Amino acid sequence: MTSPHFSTKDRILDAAEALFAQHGFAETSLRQVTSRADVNLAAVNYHFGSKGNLISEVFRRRLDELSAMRLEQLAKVREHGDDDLPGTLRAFIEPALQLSIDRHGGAAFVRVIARAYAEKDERLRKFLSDNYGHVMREFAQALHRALPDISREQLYWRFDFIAGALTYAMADVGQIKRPQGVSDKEHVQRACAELVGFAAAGLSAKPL
Amino acid sequence: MTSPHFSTKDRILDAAEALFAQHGFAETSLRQVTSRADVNLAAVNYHFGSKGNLISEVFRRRLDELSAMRLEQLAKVREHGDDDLPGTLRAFIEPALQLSIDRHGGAAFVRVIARAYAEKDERLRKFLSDNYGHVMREFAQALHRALPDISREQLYWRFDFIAGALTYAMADVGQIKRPQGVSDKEHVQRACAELVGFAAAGLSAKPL
DNA sequence: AGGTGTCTCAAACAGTCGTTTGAAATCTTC
DNA sequence: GAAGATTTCAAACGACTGTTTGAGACACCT
Repeated sequence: MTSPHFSTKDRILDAAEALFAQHGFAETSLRQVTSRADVNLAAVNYHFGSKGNLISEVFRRRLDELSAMRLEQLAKVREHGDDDLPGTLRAFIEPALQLSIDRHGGAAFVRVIARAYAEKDERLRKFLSDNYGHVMREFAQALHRALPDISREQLYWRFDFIAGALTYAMADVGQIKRPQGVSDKEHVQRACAELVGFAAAGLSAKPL
Repeated sequence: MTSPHFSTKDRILDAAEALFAQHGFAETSLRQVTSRADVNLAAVNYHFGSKGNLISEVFRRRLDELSAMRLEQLAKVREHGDDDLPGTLRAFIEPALQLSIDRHGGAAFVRVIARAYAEKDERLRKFLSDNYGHVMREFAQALHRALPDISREQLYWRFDFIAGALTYAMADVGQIKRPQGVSDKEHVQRACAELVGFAAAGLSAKPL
């Protein structure tokens, strides 16, 4: 099922990612994972210690790269000033959607993220908040600088709305809504452009 | 745990709703449900046939009411013409958020919905699509009438973004983000107003 | 009272789960 | 090539899962 010249650890991660995306965390058994990875059952506990650790590692492997891409793109935007709202939003949105067409099954991981946001599992939330909360804060600050007239409270609401919309879009990209005759790349670019436009307009709405 | 003067069936539904919201579907065992409902384990299969059916019934009990409220409010808005965009959006958003502070643990159900949207379980998706898809189509049409300049394709994207943002907002309302000293009612009204304003601005964005 | 459905109950069923074990196999290093 | 560490393997562990069973309790009707 998975290329055999990768290490056991990587094969497990790949298989787990794909299955978590398709069926969820609790619904995916280690036996499914090891069978798909063509690996012995005990290998999971040998290499990762527990199923929970395996889940965390599936996240870490991709999120480190995603966070780096987001922050890098944000830094590039901010070289040209603080007020490029669409650019700031694109730095947040584009890498996430890009991931869904990247090499090595990023598409699966995108759906894993969408799932994780919804599962209010406390341990998982804590893991994400501890490890990647600073990225969110970075973007919240950048948005605040680009939109100084919006109150902090209102900005949090709207940033939350955008995160929700992005989660939905990520879950759809790479899975459901793509029409026939549209390439992955085009579809992601379309989704990105739509969401950036939508989010920029929503963020710029006059306060009530 | 649950008022004993309700029927066994209702006590099971209440307990299941609360536990599904807190832990998810797969992570909640029937033994947890029946223990919380103070009911014999076999009662679930006697009254509902299977765990899957129980899940469906948890949805049906609330979604029937939610759909009715949404359509009723939409009809009322459309009496005054086709172009009340904030009114149309409020008809979609307000009942969902209202549910979260209603009597009888609607708050729990709101989180159940948020979960269900993320879990891409095929049977659940089909159940929701079969039973409540017409409500979504109704609103898509109403939005199209209020915004005749937006292409149908673009409208679908943006409606999807709004659904995602609403799901996030629903998951937060009744759980996390409410500041101290703010009543349930005020918090829901605030969330509703924020999301309606955000969505209306996003929907009205000029095409690229 | 007797009979008829409806409902509840403790117990068991067969199956799956994550995890552990200890021995084999494989790779490293001297 | 022997010694030692690392990795794989089949098998089993105890715990938990959804579901079924058959007997008992209860309410209602004639």
